[in-house]
Amino acid sequence: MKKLQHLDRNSVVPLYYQIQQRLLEQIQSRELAVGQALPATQELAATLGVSLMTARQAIKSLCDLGVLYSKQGKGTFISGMKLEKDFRQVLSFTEEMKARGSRPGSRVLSFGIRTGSREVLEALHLRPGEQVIELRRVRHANTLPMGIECSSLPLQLCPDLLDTFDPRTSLYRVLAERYGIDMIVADEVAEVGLATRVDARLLRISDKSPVFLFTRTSYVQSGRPVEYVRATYRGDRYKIVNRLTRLNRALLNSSRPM
Amino acid sequence: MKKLQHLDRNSVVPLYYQIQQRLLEQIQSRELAVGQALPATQELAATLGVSLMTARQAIKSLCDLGVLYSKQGKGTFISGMKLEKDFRQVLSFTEEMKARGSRPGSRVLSFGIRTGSREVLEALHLRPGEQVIELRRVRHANTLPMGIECSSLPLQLCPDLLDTFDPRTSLYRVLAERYGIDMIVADEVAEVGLATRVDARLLRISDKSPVFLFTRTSYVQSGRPVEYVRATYRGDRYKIVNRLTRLNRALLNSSRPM
DNA sequence: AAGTGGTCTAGACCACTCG
DNA sequence: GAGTGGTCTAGACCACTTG
Repeated sequence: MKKLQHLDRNSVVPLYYQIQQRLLEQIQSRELAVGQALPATQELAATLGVSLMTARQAIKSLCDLGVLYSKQGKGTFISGMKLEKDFRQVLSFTEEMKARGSRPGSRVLSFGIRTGSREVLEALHLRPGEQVIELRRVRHANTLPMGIECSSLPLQLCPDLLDTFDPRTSLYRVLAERYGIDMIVADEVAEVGLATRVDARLLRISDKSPVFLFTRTSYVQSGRPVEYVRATYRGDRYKIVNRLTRLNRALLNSSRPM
Repeated sequence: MKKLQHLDRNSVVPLYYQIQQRLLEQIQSRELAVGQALPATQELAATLGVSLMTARQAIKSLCDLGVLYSKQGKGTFISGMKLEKDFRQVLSFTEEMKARGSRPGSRVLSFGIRTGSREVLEALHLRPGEQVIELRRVRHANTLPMGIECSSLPLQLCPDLLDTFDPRTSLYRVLAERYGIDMIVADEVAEVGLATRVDARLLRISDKSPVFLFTRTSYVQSGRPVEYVRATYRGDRYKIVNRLTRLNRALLNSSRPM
């Protein structure tokens, strides 16, 4: 049995968030088992000394995460869904490799300003002739080449990036810290192909090896695109791990909440 | 200007959902433009004649969808994020092909009961020796072969599926309608490879063409795995379209809501 | 009928942003 | 200081499930 700590009502941390975290701890420590029913929302609220709505808010957020699920009239239950952190997200290469337990590295091929190609301009919603900052790198994991990436960013977005950014460090960190640019969503297209001679040499694989071909556009919260990436990744050392969900019901036709 | 319909307080449709749908329509019809600020929550609530919490609930749900975003002290704004329906979700092949505008079809290679391999049993959380229903199909889009899929389901979950299911129809629909099984989340691993001779013949591609190799495990709400799929898809006619998000902050370390 | 989650109210106070 | 979103309350009523 665990002694319940009281909630801190003077904290800047919202009550519902404290409750959410406490439940999460209890679930992750197996104190609450998979399939088990949570106390009724009213009981939980009474125990914690908070309002019903506040307790519901905490539960709702965990339902959205897939940790819990509620059935009207029955109760709220612990889901057996794994909540791993290694599903594909908007991550910098640096973050992704660390999450996979590898040591990231890069070799810069080129870094400069150029006029965007039609493909790049379209993806970034720029006008014809506008300039972009282009950064081409070979990405390494534990000193082995993993892929080739070519990032393009609107020049107007970060006009002095060329001076302030050391291209061997994390681009995403500089964008976030210096320019306040947080990419929170990205659209990615993955295709398969065969390595070209140039790519094969850079990746140290044999000619015509199967590779992943990525195009990725990243957006900030307002929906404005801020980065367009074309990448080629080794097929023998890279895989895509995805969590797919059934959503979007809100959008079309006559669906209603359950 | 559009005449605002009143909310229907006698409807079984929740008020917040009516509000959400109305906002969504106004956004999709460009009546509310990208970047524009929504009326203040209080104003919106007053206009609609609902409580503040109710209006907030509608706005919150649209923020979660990425349609809106709120900044404390500033306002709530229309995001330019596209809300397309063709991002990768938990979809049956049938649904996916229709969403892509193709006519789906299948050719059944085999359909029967067998003892699960170690790989299948592990994915489905079954005990050694347990039996599964296995369905192998060639998937077509507009009569052209797209991929080969091998689905395995726990026999205990749908013991009479072999009798009740016509393997040329939609597996997902039968599972949902007859057994109440709704797969709402799936974990998928995608790799690249070269087509084997057998697969190449079935897919009508040349030997050693690059292909996608998928393994996918689908789960119901409780977190119980109910389907394991191994699939090989043509690299020249298939691509993965993904929307990645930056989430999971709730899980680790000291993060807090913004 | 009792117990559950889902929706809703009419307020309150706080934190943040901007002029 | 005025306006905004974020949190919270103490109730109410409803819909659904189970015995």
